[in-house]
Amino acid sequence: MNISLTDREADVMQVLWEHGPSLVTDVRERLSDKLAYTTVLTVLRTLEAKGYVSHDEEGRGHRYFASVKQQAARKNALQHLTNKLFKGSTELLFSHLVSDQKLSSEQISRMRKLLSERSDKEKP
Amino acid sequence: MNISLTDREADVMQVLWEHGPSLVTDVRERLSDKLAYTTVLTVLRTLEAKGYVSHDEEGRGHRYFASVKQQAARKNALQHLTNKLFKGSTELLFSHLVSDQKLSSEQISRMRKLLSERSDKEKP
DNA sequence: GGCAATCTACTAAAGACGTAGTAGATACTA
DNA sequence: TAGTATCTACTACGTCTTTAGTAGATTGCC
Repeated sequence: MNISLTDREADVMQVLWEHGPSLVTDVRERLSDKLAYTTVLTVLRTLEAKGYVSHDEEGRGHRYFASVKQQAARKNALQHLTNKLFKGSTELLFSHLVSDQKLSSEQISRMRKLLSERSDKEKP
Repeated sequence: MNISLTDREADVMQVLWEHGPSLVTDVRERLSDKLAYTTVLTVLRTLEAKGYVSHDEEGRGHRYFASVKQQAARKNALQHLTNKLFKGSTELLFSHLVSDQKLSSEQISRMRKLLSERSDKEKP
């Protein structure tokens, strides 16, 4: 499934991923931008139409929950970005990350550790 | 400057970054999707309105060129993605890259090399 | 039971996106 | 010089995004 989120949709999905099934009010409160109740509802309904969230009935209201995994959304978004701006090369993106982003030496060593774990797995 | 490109705009910028100042026809030919001449022109004019490209007159036509650096656009886009889907954490994005993307062991070793060069620079 | 609060459903409207056509100017060609 | 090709400028239009209001149903309180 191809997951493509607009900015606002991503905000809302973030809340659902982080806090699990939520009522409209819950989502609304957790968004950093203050939006009208109905606005949040509209976004949720759009997401549902796209198949990224579902809901259960709860009393009078609906409890919405993500029906796609955060990991999948991240993967899609990264893939998309890689294709659009990094010629499809994960490595190119990576090297940009390393050379252009301000990274502390702690971050770098943690990243090195991650990589060495990974390559241990590759050739056991 | 905050650079934000739509998908199609990114396609066009890619051409300009890769091939330098170009006529509309040039850009058009290098795009993988075949669009009408006027469509390409429209995109270029939009980009110019946004301040991402400029043009010189050349004969009857215009020669368009990028006026923002590819690096800057990449940085912006990565930043944006990091904020929207990775809680603002470059490290989180990185770990996703390492664990979820299919990477060959060659890629991994090249990435390790990049990182060690970088950490050599950090603590000389 | 009646009034206020709270929900969803539906509608709206402005702006961005993506694509492209028409008009009018300019240059090339036979 | 008349016709054709090639450019830009302007306009258009359907779709998506973002935000939110109104209507109508339901529930809870007094």
